[in-house]
Amino acid sequence: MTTRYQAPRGTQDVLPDMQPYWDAVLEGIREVTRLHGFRRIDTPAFEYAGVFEKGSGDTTDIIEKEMYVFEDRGGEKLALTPEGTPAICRAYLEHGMASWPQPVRLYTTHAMFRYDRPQKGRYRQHTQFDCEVFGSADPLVDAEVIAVLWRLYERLGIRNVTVRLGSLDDWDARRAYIERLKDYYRPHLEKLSEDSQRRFARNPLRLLDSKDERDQPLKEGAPKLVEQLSAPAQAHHEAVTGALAAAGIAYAVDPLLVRGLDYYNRTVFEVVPNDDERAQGTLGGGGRYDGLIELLGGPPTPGIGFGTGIERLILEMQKNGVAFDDGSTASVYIVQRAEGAGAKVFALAAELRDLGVATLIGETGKSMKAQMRGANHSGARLAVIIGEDEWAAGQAVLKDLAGEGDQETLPFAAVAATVRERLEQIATKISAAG
RNA sequence: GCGGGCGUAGCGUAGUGGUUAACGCGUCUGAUUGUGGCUCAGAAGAUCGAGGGUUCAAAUCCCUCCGCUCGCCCCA
Repeated sequence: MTTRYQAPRGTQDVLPDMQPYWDAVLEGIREVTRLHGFRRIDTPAFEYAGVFEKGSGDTTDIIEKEMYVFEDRGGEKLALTPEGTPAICRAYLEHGMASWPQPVRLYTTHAMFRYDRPQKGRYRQHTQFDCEVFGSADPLVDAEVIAVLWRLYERLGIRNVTVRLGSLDDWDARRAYIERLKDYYRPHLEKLSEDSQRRFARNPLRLLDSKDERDQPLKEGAPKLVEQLSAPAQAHHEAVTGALAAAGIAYAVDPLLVRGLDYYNRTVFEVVPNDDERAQGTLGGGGRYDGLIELLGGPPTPGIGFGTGIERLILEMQKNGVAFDDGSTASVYIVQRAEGAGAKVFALAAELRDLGVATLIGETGKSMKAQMRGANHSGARLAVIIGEDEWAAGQAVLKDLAGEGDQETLPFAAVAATVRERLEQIATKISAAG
């Protein structure tokens, strides 16, 4: 096969068969955010690159090697959104949300772009459901944000997931901890994997989630931040875990949990399937970022949020056996096989649609058999058949495509009303049986 | 950026030097009925990922490139 045109690397088409999953996810998001009082915000597909360079930390991989940056024709340096939080923070500042009633709860679903090497569950364009809460440092808000995620997964039929919870303490305490961590590792540098030697220099926290066997022995004895939190961070952490436990959310405190972005403090979390140890099995993650708004030039403003990848959610739904019926696109299919009937048939279809009935018309000139096949494929429940005989007599045949295929003949003028009546009867029968 | 696997009709596969590249599903057309599904019959659909090389002869062997995929780094 010569594929002359194909979607760019790391992107994908969402074909009709997959749309029910997207519908279910988006509907779930709408419902769950409603229950938690979040309001929707949409930000542009691209931003000035500085928003992310400043917001995400310009030494993170996302910025250094994964961001799609480009100059527009006016010489502005722009970037396709690699991450939602900084963009929403920008909007918070731009629209003066600090003077809205606090806290401000926002959510969005947004296409994210990262120049990564694609693999299963990792794409150059993916979609994230993002939630952010600004203006509250209350640990109950941390728990609430996690609860939003949890409720969504539950609703979508995703079982067997665990919230991994950690705390990065506050900024100064974390810096001190990183020094302790480096002191611990420094005498053993040669024993570490090459990757971890690089981590030591660049991002010491990452030492803790190395998968390399050579790094495991040292990991166990390493100082754990979550076990030596400062008093305020410790109290905060306990309030979060207490709330989660009370709400029946399955969390596990993970002293080795590391989140990639610079701006987090205190609570960090991610949600992973219990049976999946792959690194990109992570369904969602987030944390508190009390310093971020200030970093972007605003007033000191606490914040917390998460992102969860919708493509990964859908993969996980499929793994959990969530399936959908083939969506039928029509309720009625008009089979028309009569010279000169086209305009009248078209008007009938319009009448049916005015009544809210999804209607398709068989292709003019095709055989009755071919049109009936079309009716079958369309998923329509009823067929309206107008052959030469019916047309000449001013009639139409109404056929039930389920079961035996019962038929009734009726005057053409009565078709629309009868169709609606029959569909209503069928609907009540189904709901009575269901 | 690094390493492994794989590229044959829309999809899933068979074919590993030798006639017009095969099968299943799907699509289209027809038969049984001016009427779908089941069954049956037929048709369309493949420059065998691309380019080059070896050979009398290449889907099959060699080289290069491209793409997909899995893993690492990292992330949703």
